[in-house]
Amino acid sequence: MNTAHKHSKKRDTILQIIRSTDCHPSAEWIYNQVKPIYPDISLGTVYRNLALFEQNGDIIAVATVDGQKRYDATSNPHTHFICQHCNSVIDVETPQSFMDVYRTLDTEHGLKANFHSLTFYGECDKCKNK
Amino acid sequence: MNTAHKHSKKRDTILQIIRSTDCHPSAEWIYNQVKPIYPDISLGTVYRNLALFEQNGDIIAVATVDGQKRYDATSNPHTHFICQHCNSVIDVETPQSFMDVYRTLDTEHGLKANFHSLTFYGECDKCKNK
DNA sequence: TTCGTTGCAAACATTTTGCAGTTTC
DNA sequence: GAAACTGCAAAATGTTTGCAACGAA
Repeated sequence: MNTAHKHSKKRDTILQIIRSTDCHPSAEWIYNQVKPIYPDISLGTVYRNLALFEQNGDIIAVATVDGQKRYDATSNPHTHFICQHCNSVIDVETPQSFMDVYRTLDTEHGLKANFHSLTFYGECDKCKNK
Repeated sequence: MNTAHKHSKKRDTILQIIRSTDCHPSAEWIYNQVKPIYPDISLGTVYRNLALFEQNGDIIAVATVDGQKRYDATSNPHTHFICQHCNSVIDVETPQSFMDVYRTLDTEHGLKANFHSLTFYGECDKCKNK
């Protein structure tokens, strides 16, 4: 049922880079990581592949910080904390009680949730002490 | 300690519009609402005021849908459901257990959270049945 | 009268897209 | 060899900003 996608070295590299970091990268950050490996990589390719990965469910857009979309490989769903000062995105565990909420949404509101994004905003440990 | 802000009819109108809807508007949507009232409103003014409101804590950016920031007046914190088909943003109640999470973040991770954004993605009642 | 606010248009930044050439199957 | 993928550069989109005129205190 899927469109037939071929592999490509660059595509694989891009996905691998996203998977092997937990810094919740932006398109440009990814581009800069690929560049040393494939100096002829183009930003357009990064964007095209990001769109594809997102569509396939391989990654999700976790937030938009400073006008830039930030992505994350969808291994295990987790919660994010964004520091309002330094803009860093930090992983924290998702509260256990969360599966209950999915059920409630369905039974009480008729909403079929596929996934969620939980983000806290505030000051991280470093910025707090300034 | 605040910079002295004057009032202006347009500014007040913009905030009132945001407060009196629960559709989580984008800048452009707001602009279109103000236009019938003040035909000479400019998009720049809307953006400037949105930035101001956000800074003052009168509104928050709840999500970015289709590349457009979506805002919400900060009355009571609530949870959002975004339909992946029709892009509508729906309010749902925030689970009670949520205050615990704030405490956990502080004690276990040293993260001082100011507010959060909880968004579910999936299919709304209408789109589900297609 | 002072200084914040606004309209307008130009500037910006990020993302998308068309096309011709390249890679993968 | 066909179809998907890519680089490049141009275009589209959403947002920001400089400036002169305007409006509120």
